[in-house]
Amino acid sequence: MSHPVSSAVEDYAKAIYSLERRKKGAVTTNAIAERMEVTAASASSMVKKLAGLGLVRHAPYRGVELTPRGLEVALEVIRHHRLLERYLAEELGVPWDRVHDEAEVLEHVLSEELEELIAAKLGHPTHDPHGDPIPSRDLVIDERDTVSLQSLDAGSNGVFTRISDSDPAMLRWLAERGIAPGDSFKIVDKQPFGGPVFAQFGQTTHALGGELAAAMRVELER
Amino acid sequence: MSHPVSSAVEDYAKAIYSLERRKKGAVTTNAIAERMEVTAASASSMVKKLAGLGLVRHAPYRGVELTPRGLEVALEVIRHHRLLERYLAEELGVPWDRVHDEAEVLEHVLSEELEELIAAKLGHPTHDPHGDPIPSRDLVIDERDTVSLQSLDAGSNGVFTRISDSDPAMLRWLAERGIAPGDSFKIVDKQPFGGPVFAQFGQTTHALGGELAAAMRVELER
DNA sequence: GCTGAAATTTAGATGTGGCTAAACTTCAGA
DNA sequence: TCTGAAGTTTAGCCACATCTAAATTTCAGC
Repeated sequence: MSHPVSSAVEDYAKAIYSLERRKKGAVTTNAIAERMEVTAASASSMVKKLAGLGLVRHAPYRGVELTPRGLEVALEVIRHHRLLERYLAEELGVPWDRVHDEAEVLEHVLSEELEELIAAKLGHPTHDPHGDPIPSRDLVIDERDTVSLQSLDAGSNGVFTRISDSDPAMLRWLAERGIAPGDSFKIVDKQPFGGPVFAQFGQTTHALGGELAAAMRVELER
Repeated sequence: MSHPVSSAVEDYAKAIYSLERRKKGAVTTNAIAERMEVTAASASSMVKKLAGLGLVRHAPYRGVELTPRGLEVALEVIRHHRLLERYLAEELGVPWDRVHDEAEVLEHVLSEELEELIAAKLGHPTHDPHGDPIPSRDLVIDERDTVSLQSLDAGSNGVFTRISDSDPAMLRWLAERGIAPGDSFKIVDKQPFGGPVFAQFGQTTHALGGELAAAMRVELER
């Protein structure tokens, strides 16, 4: 609803949404700048614009928070992105580690009609190929609590749900070893100081490096 | 190859290509402006930019002509556009008269990988849903000689190949009457002064208004 | 409470692609 | 050949989203 926004504004809304989910409290200009890979000055001026559009509340020098309208913009783009990822992977056979970049540009030009046709064709899926939840048509998203695999101790059981950032190399590495979102695992052993985590998926135990284990989001066995 | 160009530059290249096909000789600034729905001043400055990029040759006050590089840019975009139209119509069931607008924005963000996957999925089609030829991967296009249906006289036979511009209302009107590219017809009668053309498609004779008849491109029976 | 480093914002620039208004070219008709 | 209308280009402006450099604010540590 309301005025259409530019791709840049959509990207900022998406970034702020994602930062709000992780950190608590207001999102800082610096965090946005880092996420968007622009200078802090650029982020600052875009924040001012988003505030002018009513998409964020901005307390100068204090940080930024999405308004309900800003949340809508963010979730709409995220819905586009994740539907597209799912569609590209499923219908066109785009490799798991390539779908993110393709979706990143397509998400901004996807019409509502096409969005709906794609969603219908896929049977209204709830998760993308990375395991991230897809907001529903009315922009409700199922954000389960997940933790980093790295934070678990030996003996824990869980389900690998997604990779928190979209590093193609990590995705490829996991895909090659047959590890995908939804797979259950058990932590067999864990080395201290960022050392590898030994996790058993099915019959096989994999040594997962510190960075990888930090990026892997898991749901604890209830 | 060479530097990537902006969406705007791609659109101008496409427009100039299309204008070159119709009129003979150099393409005028005014024609480009009208086609792009911008002022002549805007077209003029973009022409200067295209010339700087080596995509057109520009004789000031005289007109513009695509260079081989400009032709490549145009054909690449046209390939994207027409593959997308075909894909949207065939795989996603987008209505015939809507595919043009959807493709218009998607064509600029389609990666080469996705283009290839789409082409393969469709079995490397040679024509889009409007009957326009799709340039091959190496940018060869089969531009048959077509004439306007309006230019035919009573008694002529031909095959309807496409609508020269992409007016949704015209496309819808034809679709409703079951007239599609590839259909053969015979001119039964023709009124003078832009009056209707009576064309028989199958068993039915349709009265086609002057504007519509002018937009319908046909191949004459050999 | 002061103070300096870090974070943030402002100032002023750039490049893209539009616009209007004004100047300039071309060319057909008198 | 001259002249005016049509076509084209230039000049100068705007919005967008970025940048660097220079202010400004915040806050932790003394």
